[in-house]
Amino acid sequence: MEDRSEVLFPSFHGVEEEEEEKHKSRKKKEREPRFAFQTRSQVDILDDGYRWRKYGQKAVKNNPFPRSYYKCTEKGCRVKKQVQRLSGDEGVVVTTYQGVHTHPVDKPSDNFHHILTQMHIFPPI
DNA sequence: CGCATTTGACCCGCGC
DNA sequence: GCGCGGGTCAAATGCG
Repeated sequence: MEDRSEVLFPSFHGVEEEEEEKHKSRKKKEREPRFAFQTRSQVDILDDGYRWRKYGQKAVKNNPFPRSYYKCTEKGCRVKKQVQRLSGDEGVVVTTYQGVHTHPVDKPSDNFHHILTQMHIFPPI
């Protein structure tokens, strides 16, 4: 983990979706890029340097553990984060980021111990 | 006093 | 058309 900040927050530019552009015409809800990675952690709350406000928690089927929904508390930043454990492996936490950060990190993060897998989920536009 | 967390309700899309 | 699964909101509460 030399440069985790680059790994966790790649330069996702070009997908600037309008917020209140929900007219009935063209451009129907642009899909924000999603980025997911799995980590070995004992806590769901991984401090990546950003501020997250939990706005929901739902139990997913086929998973004994609930999924938590977080949103970035930054102004104008509508980045969402989704955290869930793997069924059968409570030691593995899957974190899914949705959207792009428009603000730099304000706090150095060191909680990313072991990143197992990373995957880019391209928006099915 | 301000803000983050919590929990249930509500809403939406999809499949049957 | 209804039911299920998933996602978000919103009011209340607790804590710093």
